[in-house]
Amino acid sequence: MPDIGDVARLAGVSNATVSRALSGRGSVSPRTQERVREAARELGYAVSANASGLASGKTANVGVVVPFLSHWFYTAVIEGAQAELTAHGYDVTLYNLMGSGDERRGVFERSLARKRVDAVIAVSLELTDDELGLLRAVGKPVVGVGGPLPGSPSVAIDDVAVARLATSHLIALGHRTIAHLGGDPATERDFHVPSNRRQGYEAALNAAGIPVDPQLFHPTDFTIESGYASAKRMFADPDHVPTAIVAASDEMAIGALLAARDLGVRVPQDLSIVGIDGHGLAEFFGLTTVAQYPERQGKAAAEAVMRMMDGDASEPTLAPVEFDLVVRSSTARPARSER
Amino acid sequence: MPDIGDVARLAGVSNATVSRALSGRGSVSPRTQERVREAARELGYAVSANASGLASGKTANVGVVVPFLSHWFYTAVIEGAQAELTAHGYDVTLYNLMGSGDERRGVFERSLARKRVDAVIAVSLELTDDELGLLRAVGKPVVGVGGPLPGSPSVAIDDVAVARLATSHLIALGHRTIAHLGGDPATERDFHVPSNRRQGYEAALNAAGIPVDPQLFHPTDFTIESGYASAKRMFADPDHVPTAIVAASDEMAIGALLAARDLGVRVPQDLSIVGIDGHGLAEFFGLTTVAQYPERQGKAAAEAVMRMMDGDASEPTLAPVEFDLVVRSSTARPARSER
DNA sequence: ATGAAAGCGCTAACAT
DNA sequence: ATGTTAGCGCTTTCAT
Repeated sequence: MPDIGDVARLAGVSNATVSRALSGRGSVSPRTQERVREAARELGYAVSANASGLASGKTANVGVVVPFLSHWFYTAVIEGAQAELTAHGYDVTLYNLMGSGDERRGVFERSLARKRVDAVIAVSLELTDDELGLLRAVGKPVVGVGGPLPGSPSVAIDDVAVARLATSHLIALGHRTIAHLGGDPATERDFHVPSNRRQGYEAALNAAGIPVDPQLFHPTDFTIESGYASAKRMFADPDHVPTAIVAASDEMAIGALLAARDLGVRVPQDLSIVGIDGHGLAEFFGLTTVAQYPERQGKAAAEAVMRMMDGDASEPTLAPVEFDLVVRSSTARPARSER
Repeated sequence: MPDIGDVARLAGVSNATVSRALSGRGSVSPRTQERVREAARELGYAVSANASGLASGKTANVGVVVPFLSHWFYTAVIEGAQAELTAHGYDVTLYNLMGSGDERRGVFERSLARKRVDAVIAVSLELTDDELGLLRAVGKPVVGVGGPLPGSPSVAIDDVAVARLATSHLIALGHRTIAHLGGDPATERDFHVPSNRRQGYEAALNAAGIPVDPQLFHPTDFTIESGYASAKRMFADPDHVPTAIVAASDEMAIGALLAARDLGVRVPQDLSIVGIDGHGLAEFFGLTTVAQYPERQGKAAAEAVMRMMDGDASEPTLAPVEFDLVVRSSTARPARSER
């Protein structure tokens, strides 16, 4: 592996000039610039990240922390952030909190403190005060995605508004008996997303003067399986059969869709279903949903940390994240008019 | 941020001793060891990755390269690899090849050459000779996952055997008209997985003396949508309706399952379906499948690179990767006996 | 078992 | 525009 001295010698200049020519910082005559580039190419030279980082205090690397990886939302956020970061010369190192508490603490204590990264993007993390402290102690820009991050700017949709929109769509269609599949408050983590969505659902109902019926709420995990089970259970109780469902996620909604199908309940004739997310599978299932765009959120977070690293000390005010109601074939007016 | 000197001063020893005490290399008396640890804790000291890396030539970081992120298999592999790596003190930096060719080349030229990583794990990559050259030029341990990687050891299932197993299961049940949903050879990348699986399908047929009917092969993308479309098309041709389908992936199989449902074709009474993968959704859909275990593969790859980094210069012979036939409710004997 | 000291390969003043 | 030089914060011989 050639070092900067080899390049300097071949180009007939000093180390400093090579450094300047290759980094673009400082002034170098076009001619020398070209000669240095050429020499570097010829030698297959690449700067040592460690040496450069040690000398400059910058690593050109940002840490992305996720609670776990195997979920559509997280991978999409990472993909969006990484594309943006890579395009600007940053590498991405991934920290996965999944697993034991020990490892979890280690991520904050060891890895993030090691000056491995210039900034961190924290995705959908519900952190303890302890962890927040460690995160802040790193002294680097931090931005959240997917929910608020105390003390740091963050990119996230307004979950209340999103759920309100989904519910209003149903109300506008004429539905009045609307069930909600939402996260079980008991097992809730991750930014209170579930309870915010539930709030939005109730707000829409209230605004329309429709009483909130607790019997119409069904605690459900954010999975197809759980949505399926909830929907089946719902139809087992003939006194509380809704004409429509708003699910807190598309996966739940798809589960409900499948349950309806198995039960012979026609969607949307007998039952309307709306999800939240804009999951890749929603289109296939003809699911009406409120789409959020996780890749864009990742991209926005990446832009924010880069701005902050560029010395824009002021915590950037992040533009609100858009979401759209995407109407497909799982919602329609109720068959039996509900006055 | 305290540095090693601060710790040394507080503990009343030299920098060298701090380094030894904290890294575990070299000998330090238990007493000093404890004092140093204590001092480090008190100061919130963490070694600088850059300084340590520069001095030692090791980064405690491994690169994981994937073609893209948003797919079950890749995220599972990463999760498995990362858990293992993290447990041994390594960080993981993620390189995503998705996107333009320029960025793709940049990953190899810039990032991997920068001595950012001590080793690389390449997941399901079909690399050009050029890229393979660059990868090897890094001079670090490299192991593949999900398919062969010319010149490097790799962790992968035997796709031919897997498909043979899936197909044999159907044959053993009494099926003789077995369709195959497989990757379109035209658009194939990624290790020839599709054609290997097709080969396995044909091998099983041959072994049973069943002629291979090209009409029974349906080029299909590795998605639910595409599996759905293929299955629908299949039933549009009454002359070539199979009693069973072996799909090259679980997602295809689930699509076919859904298509059958929509068509009123009962599974498994009228049609048996077997997938390949062990996808998370397979259980929900009652899909019989041949499960591979991507997390385990990721873990195995991580173990292999760690062994190689520990100076085990000999390229490790990797243990073959297991797979299992998981029989659920999508396969049964054919209704009309097919002699 | 511990300390002294020489780098690791680069960047960033500071000169010129 | 370019060269000189002093570190960046560690690890690692080499002594002791």
